[in-house]
Amino acid sequence: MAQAKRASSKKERRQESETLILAAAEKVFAEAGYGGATMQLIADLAGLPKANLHYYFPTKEALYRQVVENIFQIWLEAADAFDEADGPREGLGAYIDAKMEISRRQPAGSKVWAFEVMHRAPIIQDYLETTLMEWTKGRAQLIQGWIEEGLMDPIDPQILLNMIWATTQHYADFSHQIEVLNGSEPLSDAQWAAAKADVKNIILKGLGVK
Amino acid sequence: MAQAKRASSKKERRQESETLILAAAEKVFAEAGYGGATMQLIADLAGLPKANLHYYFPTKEALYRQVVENIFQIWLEAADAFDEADGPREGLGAYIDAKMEISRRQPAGSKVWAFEVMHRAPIIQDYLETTLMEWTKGRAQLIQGWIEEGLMDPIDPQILLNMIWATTQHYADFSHQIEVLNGSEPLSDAQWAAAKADVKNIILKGLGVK
DNA sequence: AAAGTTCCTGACCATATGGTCAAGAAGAGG
DNA sequence: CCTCTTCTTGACCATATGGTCAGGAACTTT
Repeated sequence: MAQAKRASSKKERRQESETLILAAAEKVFAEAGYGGATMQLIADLAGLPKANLHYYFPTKEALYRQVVENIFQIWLEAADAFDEADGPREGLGAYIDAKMEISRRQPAGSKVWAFEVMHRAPIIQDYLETTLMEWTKGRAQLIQGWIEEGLMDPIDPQILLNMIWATTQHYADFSHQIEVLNGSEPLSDAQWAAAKADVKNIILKGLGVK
Repeated sequence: MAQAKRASSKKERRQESETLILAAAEKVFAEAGYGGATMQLIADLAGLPKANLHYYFPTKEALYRQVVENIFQIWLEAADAFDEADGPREGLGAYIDAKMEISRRQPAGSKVWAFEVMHRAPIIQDYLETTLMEWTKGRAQLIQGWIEEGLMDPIDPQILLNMIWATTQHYADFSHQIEVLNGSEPLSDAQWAAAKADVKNIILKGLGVK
């Protein structure tokens, strides 16, 4: 009894704190990179004393690793779009939509991912070599299948994936540049919709998707 | 007389030293970001004592600024491809080629640019707002002209430019990921050629370029 | 309510880093 | 040769940072 002092059990509070810290960390890592981020900055943003961060995450690197792993998960989930489709128009279209949506809603995560890969992936190298590699091979085969069915032009699937990743993630990673060139205004709903549609149309048409 | 002790006058040596330092700095900033880079690392890579860097560049920030400005210059020079063309196939095609070539030959520079923009451009914000903005407006008009001449589909020029930047720079910024997915091998000449051609073809076809 | 466990935090420490400086080396000019 | 300027560099400093720790608060269990 007497468990409802506030609204949360110990486990729930632990979860909350970890989530809070991870969110702050994601932001700070995205804005400053691993080297530029400081535990103090993350602590301030989370509204906790620095020592508390070290209670939940023993080292800066452990915290960073967790952030990157979380992002990678989201990254992979966008792939569902692929599997449930039976043709390139639907499959690639949905995947592009999903990735654009991630760029819009989780730009910080995308930036951390970009930082990490640019660093030559010191933390998640193993993920690249295993999970990402397998994922990519699977989708490449799928695309290859579509090509052989004559549903789209014969394009190296890897080059296509690079293009989709590049284009969609650009809207997160280079959001600052995009905003400046938009008159220092964030993209409006309409602009996001237009970007999404145009990107999708150009790529699908460029692939000769039937 | 007696000026040819080695092969270089004082001014020439100064130039050499600065170039040497800038090259080392570009690499280190690209690999570690601004925060992660240290003057010591740069000095070691350049083969000079740290104090000597501070003779040529008073602060880390000044050195970084110079690196970024140099990159920006190269960036702009690729735009020549645009001006000398009289249609989208030639103009956009040459621009894509030029940007792909930069990604291949100067990946470090591209990465530093990406870092800087992701940081919300603390150093070169003014460049974004002036030079880049004007450059972009000019090319957007050019593209708009092509559209009105019926040489390509009506696409928001800014979205097109974003797509070209994203796709071409991806090959520099995410070179590590690309290599890992290529079996941990750098792209061969043939693979680069294929990527260049495919990227160009997909985009031009996607734009409905006549 | 006592005992046990988990959580929180201010104060502290060792280290690394950007930057300084003074003293000298190396050329240039006369 | 002598002087003046430009370069070079080892040693040094102030600061910031990641990380530690001991003691206490808060919650849980018996």
